[in-house]
Amino acid sequence: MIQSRTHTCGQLRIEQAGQTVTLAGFMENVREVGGSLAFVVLRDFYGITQLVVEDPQLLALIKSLNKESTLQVTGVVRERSSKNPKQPTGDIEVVPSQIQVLGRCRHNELPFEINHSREADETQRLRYRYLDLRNPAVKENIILRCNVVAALRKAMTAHNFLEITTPILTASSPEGARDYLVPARKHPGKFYALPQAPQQFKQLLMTSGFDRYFQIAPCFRDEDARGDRSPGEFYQLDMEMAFATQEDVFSVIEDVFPPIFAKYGKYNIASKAPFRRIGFNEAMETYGSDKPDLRIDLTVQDATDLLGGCGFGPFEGNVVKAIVVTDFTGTRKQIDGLCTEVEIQSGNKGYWFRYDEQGEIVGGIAKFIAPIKEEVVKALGLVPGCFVGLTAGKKSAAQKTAGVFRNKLGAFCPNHMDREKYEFCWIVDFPMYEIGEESGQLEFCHNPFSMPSGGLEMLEKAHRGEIDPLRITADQYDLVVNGVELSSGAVRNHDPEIMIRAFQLVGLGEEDVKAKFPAMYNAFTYGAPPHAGIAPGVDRIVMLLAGEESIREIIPFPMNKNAQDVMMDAPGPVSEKQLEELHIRVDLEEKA
RNA sequence: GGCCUGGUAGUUCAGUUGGUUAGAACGCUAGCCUGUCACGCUAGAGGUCGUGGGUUCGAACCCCAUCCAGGUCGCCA
Repeated sequence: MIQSRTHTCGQLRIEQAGQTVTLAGFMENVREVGGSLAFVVLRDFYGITQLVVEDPQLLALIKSLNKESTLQVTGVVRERSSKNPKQPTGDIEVVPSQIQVLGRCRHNELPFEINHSREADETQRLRYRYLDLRNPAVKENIILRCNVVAALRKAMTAHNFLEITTPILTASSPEGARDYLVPARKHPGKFYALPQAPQQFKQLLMTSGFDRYFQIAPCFRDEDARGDRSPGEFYQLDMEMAFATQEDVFSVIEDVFPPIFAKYGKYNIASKAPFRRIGFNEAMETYGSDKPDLRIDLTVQDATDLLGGCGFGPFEGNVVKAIVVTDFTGTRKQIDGLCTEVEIQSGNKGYWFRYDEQGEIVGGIAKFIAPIKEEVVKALGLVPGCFVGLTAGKKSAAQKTAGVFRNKLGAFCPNHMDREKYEFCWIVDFPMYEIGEESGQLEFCHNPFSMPSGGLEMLEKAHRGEIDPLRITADQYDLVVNGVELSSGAVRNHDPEIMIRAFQLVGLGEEDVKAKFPAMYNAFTYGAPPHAGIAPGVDRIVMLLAGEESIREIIPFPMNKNAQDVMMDAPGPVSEKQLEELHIRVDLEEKA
């Protein structure tokens, strides 16, 4: 049987030469040199150690094994005659006197090579995730995740937040994303739902008198995946503070995050407190996005008055946005490539011209710009060597397309983007209401839990028609890092009366509030503290810190894009008996 | 659900205008090699070219359908 290890595979140094040690690990590689000598690479969680097998019997044993078998080895540490400075244990090797096979690998061909698993087909990686994770480079991201979560817990605890767990089986919420439902055996025809977020529970904790709550909270939403969004489940650093303002939340986050980003991040520079605050409207106007990447120094200018009448068809009667890029060196082909990417991603065309080194308007839609050159140069502040990216459309389309263009230009021009840092900002003053695209009616813009800025007074003014409800903002904020939205948060609406008035503006009433959020509404009628919170996504934080493009790289056992676990084979069918107990009959419609 | 890209050996990929026996690297098997460390050298095994249909004397290649994967948009209060 297995004995205790005396050392790990990453531990031995020249100082241990002469000692007898016991190691255990995976047989990563065997290099046979001559008929009577083999070098074996033994790998465990901590590192690799070279074994030298000279004993004919042990050599025969090694040769009979497949790679990735697990071994326990006892032997003497010896100084290498040819050292390997690239390895921490490269000065020594272990000469085994005893080798015990702990777990034989029955496969002489693996689904992929362990050390190159990142290049393998993703389905294969996920199906054999336990092999994929043997790759130190893959494992490293999971270790990072553990360290970051531990650091977040430590920092939150140091700020006097209590970690409180909330139910996983709860009630379906009428707002938000699609729920995951769980049939209730004891209540035929009824369902639990997995929480989309512990939103209502944390607000109820505030109402219960807890002052500072946090949780590394599992959240479940049945929505399609994205590169930066895993399907089904994800984790948030969920937090809430009683008797707190927006400023109180900001100062906690500004204290907790930068040191963790600087310590664990791929880049070790992070914004210092206070983070920049950008109003929602300003963000859309200046960056064409509500999640601007502030590492890019380019901004969007309005050119509607300047170019709307220049004669270029697509600008006619539309809002026009311009992005001026100084010292631009891209080729015609590269510009076309950028415009194509803009169109693919935004669904709208990007246009351009250049103000070249000789001070001439050239390229793209130059024909329409040249006649009003002086005016354009002055208004946009052009200097020779400029590129000007242009977008047009209804206001929001022109803004968003410009935002995409800005990101592409930033990525293309190293002189306009300093990648190697974490740039935080707060987006504030979100509108409370919007006109729904489908309904054409006034709707909540984000969520009805937020406190309207100005409270009851502003709502009453809107009800009396003194102000446009579209101009009411909410005490709501987004935390953005490097163009990634890490989180939304808000000062919550803790006052039943304000809640009802807020709902009435969108044509709902007291009954709707009570029906949708019965527990919270009732709780608030017993005297609730004003409270505020936020819930940054842990997966996205780790992604940013690891510098990974895919969320799956930082999740131990991720599902694929179609919300399947191909390793465990979930979702899968269940037995008739299980369905019967749950009072469920499966009725699949024939595919048309 | 829409759009884009891809699917060829265990793995990663190449495959010209439609034309002989579909190639390479890594891995695997065997042999050689006494200091390797991405060990090296020699030989070998390994393929329903995602699936189904069509065009053609002839299809990995062209057409249609379909499945799968990744990206992207919708969606994600």
